[in-house]
Amino acid sequence: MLSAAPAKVSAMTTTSPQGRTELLRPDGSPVRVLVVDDELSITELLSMALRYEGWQIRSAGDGTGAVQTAREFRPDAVVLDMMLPDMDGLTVLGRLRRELPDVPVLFLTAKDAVEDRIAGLTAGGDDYVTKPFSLEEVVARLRGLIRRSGAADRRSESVLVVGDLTLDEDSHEVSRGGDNIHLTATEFELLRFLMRNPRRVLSKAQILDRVWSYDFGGQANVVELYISYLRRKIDAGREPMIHTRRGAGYLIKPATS
Amino acid sequence: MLSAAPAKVSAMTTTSPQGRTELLRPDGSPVRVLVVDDELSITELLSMALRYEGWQIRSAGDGTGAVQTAREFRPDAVVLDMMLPDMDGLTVLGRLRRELPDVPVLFLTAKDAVEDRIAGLTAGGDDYVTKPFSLEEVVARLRGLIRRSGAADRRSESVLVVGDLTLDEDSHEVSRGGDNIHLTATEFELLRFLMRNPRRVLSKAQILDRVWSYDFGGQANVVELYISYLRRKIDAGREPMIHTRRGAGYLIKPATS
DNA sequence: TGCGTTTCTCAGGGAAATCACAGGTTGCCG
DNA sequence: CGGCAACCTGTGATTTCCCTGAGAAACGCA
Repeated sequence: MLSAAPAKVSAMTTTSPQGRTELLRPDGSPVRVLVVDDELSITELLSMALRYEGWQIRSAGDGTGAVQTAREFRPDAVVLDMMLPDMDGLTVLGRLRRELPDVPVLFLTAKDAVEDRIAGLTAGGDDYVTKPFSLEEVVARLRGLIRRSGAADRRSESVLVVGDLTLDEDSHEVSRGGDNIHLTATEFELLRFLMRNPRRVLSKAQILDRVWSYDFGGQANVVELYISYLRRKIDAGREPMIHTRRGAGYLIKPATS
Repeated sequence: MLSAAPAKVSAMTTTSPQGRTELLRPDGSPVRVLVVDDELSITELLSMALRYEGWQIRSAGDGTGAVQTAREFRPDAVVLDMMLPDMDGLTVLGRLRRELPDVPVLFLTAKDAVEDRIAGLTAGGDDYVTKPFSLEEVVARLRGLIRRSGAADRRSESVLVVGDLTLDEDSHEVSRGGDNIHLTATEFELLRFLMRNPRRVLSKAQILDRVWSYDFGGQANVVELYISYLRRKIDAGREPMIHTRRGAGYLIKPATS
């Protein structure tokens, strides 16, 4: 769907050999993202996940470094922890904005600080996620920001399609063969992950790492449980699209094949 | 979109991928707005929000800078704080008018300011909002000013329509299926925000940031409360148009789908 | 100033979502 | 074909999120 870009416009999405759809900048170069957090484990985690998206990543551990890196790296988006050691989050934001007036920012905040100093942060089209976050959530939000900022293709749609199954990332609507399907937040994220990797086996560990928060300490069989939920809603009485590869994981693919 | 413009009027709106309608100038370039305020946090907030509308923004912190910037930037509209450090608001206005005789001005005033003087000023087609303002209010007023000044767009754009629900931004009239509905000021702004982003999930944070004043420090559940009020007036006994996406936010869409 | 309207806080109720647990089922291997 | 591991799914406890009534405070208008 997305890969069937019209010829007259320079292609701004491309489909990787594995079937993944990636965002690209107008000139065809990879999207650039700057990650700013003082916890090394977080920047590492994010860098890895975002690189996996095919993006080019730099990271910084404090406000000073963030501004410096932004100046020469000129990212298309920034992931910014609001709690930095050397300066207040809003100060960093201000200095970043002086360097890159139009760059969209995804804020990371502690859950209990949500009310605290979040006010106004989404007003300019920016967005935020609370710690602990899931990687799928961060990636999805970033994709949304980049898409809307115009740094990448305007036509890269917010709708994922696999066979007769569609998932709209803006309206959070899912339908199969025209029938609307209501999903819970977790079901939605799981399905989005599957649909962003069609025909590709995803292990339970991978799924846990991407769809659940990084601090999730529960049983690994939640994945089985949620796959079960999804099947009930999506495959119920139809040709199944979600398949188990015993000992390997799960995959989704169009029913007809 | 642009190429399909009617012959007599050049196209002046375009629809973004998200379904949002943007104002454009007759030649297709973005609308230009100059923001003048001495508080940095205010100019930053406004710049961010107005840029998100797709407009081109410059800002100034005092009257001298305002006049200078206006001279070379030649904005289509000006947002002007009446309390500037270096000169009286009226003086700034006069000098701006010498540069740009026809540019519409949106005044920012403190709530307790002498309203009769402002009222006199707005007789010429200008407008004003009192601090603390909500971003939806500023954006709406600016859109109105720009529309009426003829710098962009045809007149018909002041009515938002979603399904059988209509909202007139000029007369503040709302009706569903022919029935007139009375809304309070806050309800109206909330509904306008929803209707300007149909079929799109808006988080409570986004709604708070846009619809409530920037200094609102209250509980986030006012949003829930006002959604509740809106439902009572708009969805009462009808097919619901306002939907909750648990854990994500709210969205409005035509009843039939 | 007084009264109706609007905005907002607070708190209880209730529904939905998440997840652990455990027993049942399936597929694979020897 | 038996046994084991991997997987599926029903049940229900717990938590989270949302809705809304009641009333206090602020506002606006006469």
